[in-house]
Amino acid sequence: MNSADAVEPAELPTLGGLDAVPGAAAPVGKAVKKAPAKKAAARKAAQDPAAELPVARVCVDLPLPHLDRPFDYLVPAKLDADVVVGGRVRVRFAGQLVDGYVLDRVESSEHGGRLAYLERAVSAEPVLSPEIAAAAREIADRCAGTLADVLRLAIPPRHARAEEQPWPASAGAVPDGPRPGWDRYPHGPAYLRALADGRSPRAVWSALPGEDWPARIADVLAAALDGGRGAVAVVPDARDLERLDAALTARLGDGRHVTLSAALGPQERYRRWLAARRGDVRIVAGTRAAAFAPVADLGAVVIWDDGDDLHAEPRAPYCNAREVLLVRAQLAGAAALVGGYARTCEAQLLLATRWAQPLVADRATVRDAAPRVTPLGEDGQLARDAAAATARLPTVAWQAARSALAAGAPVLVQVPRRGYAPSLSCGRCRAPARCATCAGPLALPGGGHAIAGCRWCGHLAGDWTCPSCGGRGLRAAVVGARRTAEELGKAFPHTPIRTSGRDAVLTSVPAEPALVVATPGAEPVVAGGYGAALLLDTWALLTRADLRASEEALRRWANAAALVRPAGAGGQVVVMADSGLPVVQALLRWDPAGYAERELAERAELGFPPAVRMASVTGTPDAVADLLALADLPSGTETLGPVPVERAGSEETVERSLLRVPRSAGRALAAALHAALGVRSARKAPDPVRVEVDPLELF
DNA sequence: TAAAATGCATGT
DNA sequence: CATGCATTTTAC
Repeated sequence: MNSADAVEPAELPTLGGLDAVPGAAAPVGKAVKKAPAKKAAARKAAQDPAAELPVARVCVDLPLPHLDRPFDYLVPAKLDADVVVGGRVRVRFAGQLVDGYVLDRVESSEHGGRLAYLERAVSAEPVLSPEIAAAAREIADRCAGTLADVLRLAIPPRHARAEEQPWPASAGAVPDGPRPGWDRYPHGPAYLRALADGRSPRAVWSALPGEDWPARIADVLAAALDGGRGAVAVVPDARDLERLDAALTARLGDGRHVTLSAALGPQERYRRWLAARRGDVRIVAGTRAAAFAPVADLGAVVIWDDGDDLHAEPRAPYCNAREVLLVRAQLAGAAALVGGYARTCEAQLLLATRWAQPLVADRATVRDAAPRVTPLGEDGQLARDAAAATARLPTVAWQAARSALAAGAPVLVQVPRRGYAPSLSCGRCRAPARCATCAGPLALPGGGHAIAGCRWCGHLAGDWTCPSCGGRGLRAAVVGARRTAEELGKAFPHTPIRTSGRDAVLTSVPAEPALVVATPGAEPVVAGGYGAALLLDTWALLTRADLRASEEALRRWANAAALVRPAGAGGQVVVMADSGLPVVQALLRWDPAGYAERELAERAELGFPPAVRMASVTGTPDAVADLLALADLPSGTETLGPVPVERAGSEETVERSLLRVPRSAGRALAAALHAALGVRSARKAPDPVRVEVDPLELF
């Protein structure tokens, strides 16, 4: 009704007439004000709107939560052809020129006031496809974030040159071949067949130890192509991507896929991204940000090693590549494959809800593929050999390494990275100490000998008693990994030592005797597999004050152990952890699926994610309190904390609250937090609050 | 960085 | 208490 004044077709000729006589500042709608109509106003009014669909609904690229909605603009007739749905535009917003995306073009606006004209069409390239727009909106809603924030992750910066370059014509037919690798999984061939037939099977894949996972993923992507559809695969890091790229080239030939990673320059990155958007290539493999790759006619999404924290986006709204891919699969009706040597609780939940089916091998096949795993508690017998004893190596570990080296194979030594927060465990039985009130992890509040408290709810644990053994003493976990690695050389004097870690990551090592010391995630591959692997200083992993400590330990161990030869070929893994721990048992039996099942059940019982939905609210004490007071939280929301957050190098006090709701209320929780953030941003509240839904770190 | 809304001093 | 000008707020 009142919107009509802006776009009333009857008005168009009048406006058109004005255009011809710029000097004539005639009455235009409400502009019938005072005597001197300004020149600027005349210039504005002198435009006329496009004849068809004159209103553009625009997502303005601003990070303010209270502006997270479309704004309507008139499309000037001159820009009609360039203002396409999904295109980039520039608009005047509160006086400033800002970037935006055209979400839609419509006949009229619901907006009460007058509409401004679009300032400029940046390009006619529809970079925001409807599929990505819908997925991005969904992700924003789940994460209590804004659409603009998500689009900043989803759409790379424009590079005009790249837009002009045509993509070379692709090769001929998709090479079709047998995919025997999947025969080892009873439902593997059926999964591929379904995909090739244009159906959309969803599976959680437990990769066999030693599996050539890049080749298996290439099989899946090829099957999507067979079915005439595109697909996206996401891996944790550049090294994994290199391997997947090679596997895809081997299976599909050149030019049928692209890789996307942060390592590419802006131009090349945008060029490849556009190739996908335009349908010039249908298969995209990449790291985290590629989860948003605008593959046309999406047939399948794949994520490898979804527990890797590299899949978590560190920028607002802190979404995870797995979530992004699964949302896309859901909305686009595409197939999904969540794979890894280990299994996350989130993947287990997909199975529990029947959203996905397990893709696993028989026990016998698993046994044949797995190395022999030997557990060793801390009190394992130290080697008698003086050199080995210096390195604090137990006999079994030392012997396993020796025999592998003697057989001409390299030995993998996994040592955790420095810097895990030491936490508290029972002094007698070493079980992680948990809060009696909320079951959060206990820790010492920095430095002194103060009383232990809960990192989640802040309850003090002065009279703590271990629920499993009745012990009353607490001990801090000892972290000292590097040193062991350095001392290894002394235990094996004539063996070359290679290291692969944060700074210098090796992709592969030659199949010859060597000690390969690597941090988790940086283990080089070796043709034929390692002869042995030693998993050292496991306490540093297991006693981390993190809900996921055990799950993460198993994931890292499995990723290392998967690189070792099968037991039948002499492969041995020695894990320096107590065989009584369920997580060690899971490695011993190579049963990450069983472990995930058990872990998820436990979390359901304790009320932890992913069995429930949690959100963290972090900021200055006042800001956190303000946000929580403003938020209309769903009934039954449990608030834990706030507790102080220790941040190195920062003097100001920062607090964090955790909110817990049943999964069914997850949406409402996110919506409430988003709305509260909006109120604060509209008010220009000075202290920022960070809201994270399902934060990775829960202490 | 443009208009609209609000604040404020000034003169009646 | 209307007026004009400066400042703040809104956001199409």
